Amino acid sequence: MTDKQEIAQILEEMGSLLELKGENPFRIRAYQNGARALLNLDEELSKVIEEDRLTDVEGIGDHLAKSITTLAKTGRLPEYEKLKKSIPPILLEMIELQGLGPKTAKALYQKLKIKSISDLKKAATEGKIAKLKGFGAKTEKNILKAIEDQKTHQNQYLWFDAMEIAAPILKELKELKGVKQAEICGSLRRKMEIVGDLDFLVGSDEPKPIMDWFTSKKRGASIIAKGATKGSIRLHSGIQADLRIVPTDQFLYALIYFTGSKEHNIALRSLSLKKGFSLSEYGFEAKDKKSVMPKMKDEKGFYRSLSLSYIPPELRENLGEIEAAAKGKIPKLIEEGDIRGSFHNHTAESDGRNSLQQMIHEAERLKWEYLGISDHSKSSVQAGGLSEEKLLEQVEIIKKINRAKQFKTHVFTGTECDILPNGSLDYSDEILKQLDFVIVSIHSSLRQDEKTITKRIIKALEHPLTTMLAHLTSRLLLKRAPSLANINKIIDAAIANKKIVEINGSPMRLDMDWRYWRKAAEKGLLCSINPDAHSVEQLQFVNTGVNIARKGWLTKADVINTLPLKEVSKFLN
DNA sequence: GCCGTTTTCGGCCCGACTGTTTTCAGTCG
Repeated sequence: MTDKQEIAQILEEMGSLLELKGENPFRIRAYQNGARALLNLDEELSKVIEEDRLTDVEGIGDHLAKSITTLAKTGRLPEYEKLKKSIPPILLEMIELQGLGPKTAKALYQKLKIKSISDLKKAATEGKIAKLKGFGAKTEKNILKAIEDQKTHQNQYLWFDAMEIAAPILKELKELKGVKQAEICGSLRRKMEIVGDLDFLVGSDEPKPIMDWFTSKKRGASIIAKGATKGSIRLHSGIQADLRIVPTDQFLYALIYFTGSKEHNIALRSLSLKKGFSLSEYGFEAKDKKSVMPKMKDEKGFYRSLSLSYIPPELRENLGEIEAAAKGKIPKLIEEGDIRGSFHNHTAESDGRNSLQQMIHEAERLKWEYLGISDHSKSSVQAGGLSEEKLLEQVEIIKKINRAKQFKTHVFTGTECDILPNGSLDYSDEILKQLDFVIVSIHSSLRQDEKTITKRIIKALEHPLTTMLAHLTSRLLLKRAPSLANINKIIDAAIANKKIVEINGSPMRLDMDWRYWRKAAEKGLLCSINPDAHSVEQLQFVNTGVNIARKGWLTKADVINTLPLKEVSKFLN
């Protein structure tokens, strides 16, 4: 078992099992931290194990290193199996329910002999739970609600979808009377590709009407919690939204605190403790009377007070940003305005919705200097892949449009050429030669084993006419798992062959994953941020791609489509 | 179970809300 995710999941589960046993909470957290450390590992696990470097990873000590190694080598872990046997499986299921923790789950199991979620539902429906000591009618009702909620909501949402829901709420919040400051926080602000809920923070000295507005009937499908300064609702779309209201003079600290990540905050707190201050969501508190914290007015000032350069929200994952900021080495991240065009866009000739002209027109409106057209190749029958004749016809049309200077935006001719199962390309060299650029990608035989699919992609990267690789793993977030392709080997092959790797900006792809980019770019990998647009509206997906590039520490210099037209043309020749 | 400029033992974040209590335990973020 070399899949990090599988092993991390087992460690995570061990944490939950220990929690049900009533273990030391810090031991539980050690397992959770270990699982997270494993997920964030940007190297191949088997390599780290082979070189005996697991304990170098922060959060993994001797014990966890041994457990991970055993799991990787044998696929089993006796300690885990023993632990699992000692806990009835229903307890694990129960703590997945909102509002139900280990103590409650155990009590229900012991007193009512609950063996399944349907037992639990039955007991609640029959009013048996309310009769237990320490329980009441409300708890019973909440349990039934939690069972329903779990069925209907997966509690995971694409960043783009969540933002579309959050943005108008933020706008309304800002317009409310008494709201001095308002901001989106949490993983949404950190631009994580998947978020679990929406976090809003408001600075105000009269919270009551704001909380009333937030929790009003028309807004939420249901109210999860409502206090004076903290409230949670479930929106009609199923996503949970939290609001926290703080006094205006505490807004800055709360903004830092609720933006997170949790791990980033813990690192900040321990750093400030070293400087003699205890940090919380309400501010700094001097341990001795002598220390005086400098006044600060914004996040830049906040980080400066800890002798750190400013850390943009996207980087706040405790993956090296604190160390970098201490040395003044936070890079100037790429911005939306740096983008001057894009490749990988489709027209109605294959599976796009809009015509070539409509696409160029929109690119012109966006003030792009260039637009690459890359319809599917002939093997992608399901996507209306172009025959050789059709493709060459399109090339002629584009050339004519360019010559006539019909648009201010220059159009590059290209293709999204299938990498066939054996690694060869879907068009002959003779055809590919006539294009300005060639994107290669996989759309079939996605479930090949690691060796085969990695070799297949590398072969395509070695093809002299290949320009860039699109959606490296073919993953569809929340829908389809990534292929088994070995990402690090592909990064190395792309660098060796001077090929570009795409960040696919489609909100459900965002592939290659941001966790690999920092190191890959350091090694010299060049990126293209592409919208993979299938309609004029989707050209804006390039911005979702920029978000991910920022999370991957990329600068303007790492991204090919920040170059002006002249230089890009030179690069493609 | 992890970690170490308070360093191999003893810390490890803590405040808000809910529901059931009548002063607080459990859950969550």
